[in-house]
Amino acid sequence: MGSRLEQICIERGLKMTEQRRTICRVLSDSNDHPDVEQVYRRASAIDAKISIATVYRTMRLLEESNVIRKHDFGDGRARFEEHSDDHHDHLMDINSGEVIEFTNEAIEKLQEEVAKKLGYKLIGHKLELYGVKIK
Amino acid sequence: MGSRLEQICIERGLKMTEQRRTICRVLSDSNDHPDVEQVYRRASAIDAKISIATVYRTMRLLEESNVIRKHDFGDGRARFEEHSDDHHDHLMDINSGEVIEFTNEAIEKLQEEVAKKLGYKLIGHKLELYGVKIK
DNA sequence: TTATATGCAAAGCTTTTGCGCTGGC
DNA sequence: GCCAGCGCAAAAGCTTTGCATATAA
Repeated sequence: MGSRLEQICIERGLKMTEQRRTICRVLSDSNDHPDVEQVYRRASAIDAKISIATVYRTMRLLEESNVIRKHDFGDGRARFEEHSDDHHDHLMDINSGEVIEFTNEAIEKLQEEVAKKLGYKLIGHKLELYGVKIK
Repeated sequence: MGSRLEQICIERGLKMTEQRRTICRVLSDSNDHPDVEQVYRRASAIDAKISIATVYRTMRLLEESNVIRKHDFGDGRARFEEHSDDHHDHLMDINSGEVIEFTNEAIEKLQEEVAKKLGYKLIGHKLELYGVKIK
């Protein structure tokens, strides 16, 4: 049967192909934040015939459909994760590179206030914290 | 006489060439967050012979020397500003690409609280807002 | 003088796209 | 059957780099 993400795609009314099903399965099975190359490699292990152009096109489709979320961690390529209902930001351990997800409603509210005060409607934001573990 | 940024470069012990002086002057005169292409065009107006490769190389040098700061606002190219002591974050107009600087103490405080709650000491952060102008 | 910087053009990397063919629905 | 999706390869956009020449210290 289909993966969790495949179900979401169907709910969103997306046309499902074998390649899209493969990519959804790969993403459902991933617990990290893979880039396109990694998704492509993992998908190739299931379907050796898949094209990287299809991976790019599908990642874009899934992102536009809010099935996945795209991140730019500054290393030159996009990285992705499943789109969860709760919005979360990231805290990076600058020693280990580990990424921790967190949510904070108060910060979100303040961001909107800041934007409004400057005459803008907030469309999106990027918040990354960098820290070291307290022993 | 030299530009403000040129003085800083000299203090940092950087070898100064005519091209680097030109780029420093351009950056000193810029109040926005230009990308390499813009710096190149502005520099070309002063020295038509300058190469974009030199601009790229110089921007990297200046960034590594903490003379300027590099930003990635997610539009695929790097943008730069003078490295100032006061910390500020950015709001980007997703229609015009214009970047507005702001500071917000309350958000900074909350970020520290979040990090602490997760067992981390906050070392740095990156906050970017994306919005559209309210008419 | 001599190492370093520059200019030019080529190449690298990620991502997108044109086009003819395949395959969902 | 038809239109959307796919694979392939070419190209686009930003950035880096190899090499011969020019220049700062």
